[in-house]
Amino acid sequence: MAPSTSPPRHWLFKTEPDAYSIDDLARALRQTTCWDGVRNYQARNFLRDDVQVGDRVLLYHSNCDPLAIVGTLRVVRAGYPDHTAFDPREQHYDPKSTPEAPIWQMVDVRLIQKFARPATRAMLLADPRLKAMAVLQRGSRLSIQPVTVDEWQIVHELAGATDR
DNA sequence: GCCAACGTTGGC
DNA sequence: GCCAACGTTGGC
Repeated sequence: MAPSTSPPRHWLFKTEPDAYSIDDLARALRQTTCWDGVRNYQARNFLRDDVQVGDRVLLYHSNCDPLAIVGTLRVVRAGYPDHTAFDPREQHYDPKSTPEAPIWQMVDVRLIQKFARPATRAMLLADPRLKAMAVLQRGSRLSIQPVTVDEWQIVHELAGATDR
């Protein structure tokens, strides 16, 4: 496959902080982790085909209080097989996925910054410029979502954070 | 706790 | 291939 020449892109990754939070990442070795456990084909396709090293990610805390974008990550390794699917002891074990024929993908991410003031869902919903943002749409379930440059910048503005 | 939205499964 | 049943996600 020919190397892509497109510029780094922007994404939003969801996580339930009870399972894995931005503070967990801040404490991790080199503030880096593999983003495992994605078990949705559309999200898998983004990880496999589109997420590139250097891409930046808004980290969203779901299923918690407060709901918020809590910081940013950088992709440091592109898609590769999610080996947690092979292990019956893992929560996201999938017997259909094997080392010989892996189904699920993960990427590695490193913390860029934890927002001192998270951009809460209420703040995001209140900004008319974010009307089309995927994570704010009713019924949005996709855990890996593309984000536009405008959305990326507006989120930083709302968080009072420097775009790094 | 409720429930709408969405994805997956499996009978036919 | 259709679609009903079921399970999960995730905001409220």
